[in-house]
Amino acid sequence: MHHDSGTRADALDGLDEAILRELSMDARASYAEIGAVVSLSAPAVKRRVDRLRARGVVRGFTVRLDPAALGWSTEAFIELFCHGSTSPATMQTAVERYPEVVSASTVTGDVDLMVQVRARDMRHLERVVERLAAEPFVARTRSTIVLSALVRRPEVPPALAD
Amino acid sequence: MHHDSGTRADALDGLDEAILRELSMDARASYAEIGAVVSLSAPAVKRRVDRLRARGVVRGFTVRLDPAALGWSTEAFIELFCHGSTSPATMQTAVERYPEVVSASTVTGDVDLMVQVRARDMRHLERVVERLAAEPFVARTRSTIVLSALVRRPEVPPALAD
DNA sequence: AGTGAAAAGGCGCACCA
DNA sequence: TGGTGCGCCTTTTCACT
Repeated sequence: MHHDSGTRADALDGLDEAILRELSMDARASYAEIGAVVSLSAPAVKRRVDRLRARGVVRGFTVRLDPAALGWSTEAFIELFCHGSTSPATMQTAVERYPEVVSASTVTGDVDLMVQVRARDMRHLERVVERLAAEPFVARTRSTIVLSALVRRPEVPPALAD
Repeated sequence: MHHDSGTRADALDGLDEAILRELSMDARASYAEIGAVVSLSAPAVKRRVDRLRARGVVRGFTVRLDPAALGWSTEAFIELFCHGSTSPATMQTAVERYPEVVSASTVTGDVDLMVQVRARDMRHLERVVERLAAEPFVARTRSTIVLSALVRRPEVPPALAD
């Protein structure tokens, strides 16, 4: 068995990529509209999307919101230095309870956990930092405040742009 | 003019928040389905969504993809130390040409630009770092590789969770 | 601002190439 | 795998509240 076609994710073809590109721009586009762009009939598009969902490539569909318009104007990176024996699972359960946390990743280097948060204002951010610093496994924190967001394409697929 | 209802973004009410919560979970949900949850008729839901789009709160709808399933398994934070006189505009135009860049922000502290990138593998990541380091305005870079993504809710609205 | 009904159009399935 | 046809549901508009 040289190739693992079927269960595993073989590279998607140009049609799949084109469909994902359309969905990334407007996830509420009708299958007919997408089909018109990628030269496919609506049912054919739907079947490919269903297949992509089943394969796990497509995890779902979301709305793109403007955080500032919702009153969340403050953003920061909080680096967490943790006690040596802290497991990723411990970090995860602790950190995912914060609605302010946008992303959290264990990283290489002297920092153990890189946490990205969004808060309503500086006062709110300060409280979040204090709460994170008070977590039992946290030894020290280092905060870096975002001045301006130059680029932001979070859920956008990099594979569709090069 | 005491209140600025209409053009400006007054705080959204509970109904708007409930609708956005539904859309954040499934942006392809029908207006009827959303209406069933928030106790509203389909046309009423549509009008509120249209209003939220017009207000700029809703910027659009996207697909949530699994980067790993697309073959983008390597992630990193690249901190850029720039020459003193570099404007944010210069940084932005340079950095947004990279399809690998997920986000880029000017930040406080000794680092000038915090860049988050996604690459296919380490070799690819290395090339991106080298290209960024070769940008004329970049003095030095510091890379931090993501070991595991503990939390990831990029376009998800924090306002709907607390 | 929300409801309800009617027209237009998209969806989803079965079937064919 | 992709295309077609048809029943059904959704979207969309309009008059009414």
